[in-house]
Amino acid sequence: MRTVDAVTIVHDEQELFQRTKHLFMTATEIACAANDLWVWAWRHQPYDITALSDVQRRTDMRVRKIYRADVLLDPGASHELAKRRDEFGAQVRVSTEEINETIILDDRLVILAGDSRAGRRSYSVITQAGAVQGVTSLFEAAWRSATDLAVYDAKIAEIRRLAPQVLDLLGQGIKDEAAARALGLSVRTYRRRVAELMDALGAESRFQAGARARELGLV
Amino acid sequence: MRTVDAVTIVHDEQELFQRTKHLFMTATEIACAANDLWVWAWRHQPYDITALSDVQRRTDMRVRKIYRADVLLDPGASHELAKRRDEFGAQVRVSTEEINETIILDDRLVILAGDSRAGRRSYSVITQAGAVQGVTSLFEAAWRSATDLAVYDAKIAEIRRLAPQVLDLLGQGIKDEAAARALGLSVRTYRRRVAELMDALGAESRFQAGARARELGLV
DNA sequence: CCACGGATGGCAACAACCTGCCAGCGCCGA
DNA sequence: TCGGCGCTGGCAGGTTGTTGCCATCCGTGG
Repeated sequence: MRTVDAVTIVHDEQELFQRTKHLFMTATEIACAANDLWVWAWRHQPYDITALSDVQRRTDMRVRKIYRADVLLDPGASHELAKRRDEFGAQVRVSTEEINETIILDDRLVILAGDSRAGRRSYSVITQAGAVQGVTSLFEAAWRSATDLAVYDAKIAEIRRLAPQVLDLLGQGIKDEAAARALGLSVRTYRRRVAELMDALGAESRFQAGARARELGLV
Repeated sequence: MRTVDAVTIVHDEQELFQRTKHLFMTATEIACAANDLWVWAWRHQPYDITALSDVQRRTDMRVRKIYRADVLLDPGASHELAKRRDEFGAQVRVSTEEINETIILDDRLVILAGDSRAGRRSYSVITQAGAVQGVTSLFEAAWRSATDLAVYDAKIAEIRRLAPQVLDLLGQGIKDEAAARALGLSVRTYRRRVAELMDALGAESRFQAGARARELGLV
């Protein structure tokens, strides 16, 4: 495949689909970073990377996905991810870092998703070897520092159990001491839970936590 | 109109529309409380109280609307509201209090909107005279303590001008001192702006402010 | 020109939050 | 049974945030 530009910008998801589906069909190695459950969804139309590659029938394909930690705060997401991972024989890890949404095919092609907060999303398709290698090494670094889904899930189970109540109390503006009493915890432990929740949300302040929780529909 | 129950619960907005449109057609006094721009929208389908009443051609109708203050943080909303107010000869006020979304027709019928956060919204339609009078007096109290649109708008203009930058800094987790420097303000003044913004958002904590701002699409 | 009002900024008291440290306790595995 | 590990809760130091007070400055209107 020859392209004049180092980077091709695609504004339409359908077009991205058309341009790259043949590559997905033949790819043997797919790496993805997603910031929510449905980005590069396993079967979510229109862009289902696994439908494209028909991964269920091929055993020579290696699929790796990194999710952002806050996805796991959704009670159903954890189970769903584990199910898909097993169904497709994929590897799934979780990161508390913010990762740009990315797909890497066979270390040959990279798709970088642009910011979706500004309305219609654009995608950058890169095939230039040096750039692909650069992005790939960034992905590998993120992969290495991420935590296996099962391990992270075990750690976050208690946070997830409490999250609805903690978020509800925070959402009501209840001060930590009163909130702790409401949950039958000491204020130290309540503040530990809040700190863990903020970490899972990737938030550095309570304002950010509020915005992120609202964005995720948790509050 | 005779009804057996004191309160009729309606789950479908279309049904509510069908049941009450004849009353809107003949009403001479409409009072509304709305928590966002589009609730009981002037022309927003399917439930446009002014389309129903054809207020544009009738001069015997008195329309009063109270909006929640955070609506005015939307740069376009203020102008839009002023335009509609003039177009329909209505009175519009703004309140920083949380007001249940309500319509009162001729002090005879009350529609109370239920919580929309739990999926499909339900509406309570009340015609029992005592209850109608009770809700009406609550509305009157809210109306009296609310601020005229023009007056409130003048006050909030500076807040609205700064709001995008302040919210952006808060959203990035920037501490107050650094944020103040970024905006060329003293930390006292920056904190005044944050307090005013939180008041306009109806937030009692920064977590609430974050959630509310995200909900309004301001961050 | 002058007085008044409103906004700013500095200071400060207080409240709320953040996180480290450590003792105690309970559970689990050797 | 005992030791180790992890969690909780209390304490505390520090940071961040909240809001009142007051001096100063600037703009406006009489």
